[in-house]
Amino acid sequence: MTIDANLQEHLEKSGLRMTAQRQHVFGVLLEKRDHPTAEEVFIRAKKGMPDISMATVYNCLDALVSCHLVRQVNQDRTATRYCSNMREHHHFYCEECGGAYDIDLVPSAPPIEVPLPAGFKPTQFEVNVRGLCPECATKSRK
Amino acid sequence: MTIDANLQEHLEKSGLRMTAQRQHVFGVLLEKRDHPTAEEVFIRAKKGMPDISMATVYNCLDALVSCHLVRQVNQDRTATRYCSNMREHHHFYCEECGGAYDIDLVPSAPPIEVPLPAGFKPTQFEVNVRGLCPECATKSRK
DNA sequence: TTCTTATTTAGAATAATTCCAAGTATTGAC
DNA sequence: GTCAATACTTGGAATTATTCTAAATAAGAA
Repeated sequence: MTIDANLQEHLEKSGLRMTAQRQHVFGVLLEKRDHPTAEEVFIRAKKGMPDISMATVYNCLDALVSCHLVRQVNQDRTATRYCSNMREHHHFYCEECGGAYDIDLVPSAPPIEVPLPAGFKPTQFEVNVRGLCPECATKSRK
Repeated sequence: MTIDANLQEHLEKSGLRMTAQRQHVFGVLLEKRDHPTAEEVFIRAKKGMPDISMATVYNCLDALVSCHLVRQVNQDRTATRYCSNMREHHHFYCEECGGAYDIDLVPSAPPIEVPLPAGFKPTQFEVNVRGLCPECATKSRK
């Protein structure tokens, strides 16, 4: 299935329309999967679509998030970033440089299990790890 | 050990001073452990300390976070909230009402393990679960 | 004490996000 | 296809959360 057909399908399931802007923003996210902020997405999106507005970027990001093609990634008191890697994975945040890294699941590792009190209906698990990324770990050792 | 002695010890370890404002803000957080925003902490703190300023609340929260007595809790594109429960626990976010709940660890459950690529030095793990809280789950079933 | 440095304060400034109202595009019914 | 209904986009203003600033105050060391 093409990316666009996949996008259309997901949008429709959530009662949303396929638009040129949403296609474009999704394309921008897929092209460089480095957790850009809305601002960064806006800058990149303007290259191929100079008239797109910030409000539309937010709208598109919201649409993509609500149809589960994109995840929001939050760091303490910084702008929300957007992650188009929907394979199940975790995030690593570097406390030194602020970078966010995808941590792929290792198939052999035991699955994450979180026993919840009665009544809670989970839909999504997310694991965040904080610490030093390889670069900053090397630097700080000196 | 008293709460204040504990606070002082933690502050000192991070090279921070013990002040009346920090004591008070910490007290506010301990009193009602419901993940207040900085704004809410400010409102509560003013009751016992009418002259405290918003800037000081942020400063105190930062101090408490950096000496590991308080955790920041992030929800997508909402104000950061503050959690004074430092027992190891997870968070549950209700997608419907936006509420945040502490999920205590169940001793019998297997520990969370996240294999990291070489070089990453983790200091902290955090597990977030999204879904419906008991109340909203009941409502939405109707 | 007295000195040094950290902290507090009010308010201004900035950054991120949302809102608004008008125009435009898309969809479904005919 | 045409038309109506509705969803989407746009620029800019408005709002919200957070940070910055410079002066006053408080804490800890000598």
